[in-house]
Amino acid sequence: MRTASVRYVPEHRPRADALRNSDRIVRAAIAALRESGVAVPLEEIARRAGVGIATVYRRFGDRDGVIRACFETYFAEEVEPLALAAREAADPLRGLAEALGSIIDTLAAHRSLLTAAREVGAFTVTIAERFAEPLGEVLADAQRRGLVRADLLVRDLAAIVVMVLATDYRADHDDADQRRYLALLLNGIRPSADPLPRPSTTVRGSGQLNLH
Amino acid sequence: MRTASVRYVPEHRPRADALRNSDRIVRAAIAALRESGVAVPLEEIARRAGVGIATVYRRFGDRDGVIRACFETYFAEEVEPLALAAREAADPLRGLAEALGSIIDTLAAHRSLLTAAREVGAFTVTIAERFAEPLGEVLADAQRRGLVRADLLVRDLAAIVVMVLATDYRADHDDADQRRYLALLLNGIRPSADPLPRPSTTVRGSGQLNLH
DNA sequence: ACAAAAACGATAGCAACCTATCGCTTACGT
DNA sequence: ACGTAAGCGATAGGTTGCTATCGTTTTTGT
Repeated sequence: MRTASVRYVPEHRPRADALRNSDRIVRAAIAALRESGVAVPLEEIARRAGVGIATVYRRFGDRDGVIRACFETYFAEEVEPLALAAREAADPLRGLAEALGSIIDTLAAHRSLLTAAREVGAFTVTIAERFAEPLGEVLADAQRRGLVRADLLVRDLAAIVVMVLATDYRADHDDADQRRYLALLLNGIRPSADPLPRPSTTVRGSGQLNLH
Repeated sequence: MRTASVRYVPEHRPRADALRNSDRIVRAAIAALRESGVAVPLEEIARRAGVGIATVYRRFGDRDGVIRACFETYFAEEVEPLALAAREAADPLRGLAEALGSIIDTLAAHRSLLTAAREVGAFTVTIAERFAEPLGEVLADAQRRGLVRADLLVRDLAAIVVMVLATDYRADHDDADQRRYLALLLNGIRPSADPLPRPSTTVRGSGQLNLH
């Protein structure tokens, strides 16, 4: 129930200070994850951001929400540009291979953030697919030239990143496995007689994150 | 300081009731994970096992230890036999493909346990490698016949299982992706001119679990 | 059968996560 | 410039995971 004189505002843009705080919290959380590990308390993140802990929960719901936002921000700022760079390469297959390699390298270098993202289910094929979109035209180019099997999708490139990094789950080795298994998968995307089984029919956007 | 008359027992075999309780706890935990999900409280596991919660901590150290023991038990009892069955197949490549497929299927069917194992870092290439050992002779046979690239290792077969299941991280789709990416990887293990980069030089046993 | 030692259940206490509330402050539209 | 409402910090209280302690029960070897 509301008075007639009050303008009804069904959806309203957040205030400037709310946006500023969200951004501060995400930056602080990324730094805190890096420096204090995945188990860093939210209180420390709030302190670093210069806000009260209640504000953290108010903006992001819970700890998982904070981590999701961190991962989304990092992905958009650091990973997507690497996908865009693939278009510069002369050979499209080389472009794809180098883009995938550099994306895997940067993700592996942000170990805590990646681990935290996995824990909250933010590092999925479906989510990675969104940021791999720029690889679409390079992939199409490679397919046109017969360098890559025709039934490969952008989603599969995202899956390659997820799969390779899955071998890196614990810190007990260097990144040799990543190079090895990326090579194995790149060997697998070459043209082949028998087609791949169909991918899952995931609804677009089902893995969506809300970033403030 | 101890009296001279007391026999010194530097390492001593656990008592029968301790062993019994460990086993009960693991069984109860596997059932509880299945029926109540990954977030099931340790109190519920203790209650199901008919022991006090202190005993759970005493036997396994912490929650992660319980989950590690569950996963190890499950792996030894359900997964390793599937690797052994690969030797029955007439065609070694078919045997490998079917073993990997069935291993992936059973792991995917135990979603909660797999998720929990991932959370505590118990589902790694190094650990899976231990149970994939029986695939070694089938792999060697396939290589002798030139069906599979010569530089493939048993460790790589374990990595294939880990990688394929990494695409299944959230429950928002059926197992179509698993079949697709297993096919992609099987396509990648065919003989090839350029060799794979060396694998990581993980020390044997570094991913060890202690099961009671 | 019996004594020592190992294991046990119960419980108390601590830390982190999360929800909810409350009075104060800041941004924003008029 | 000013009133309103959105946002804020602080804080209290509940839940869970985990550690530590203590008196009691069970196993085990002789």
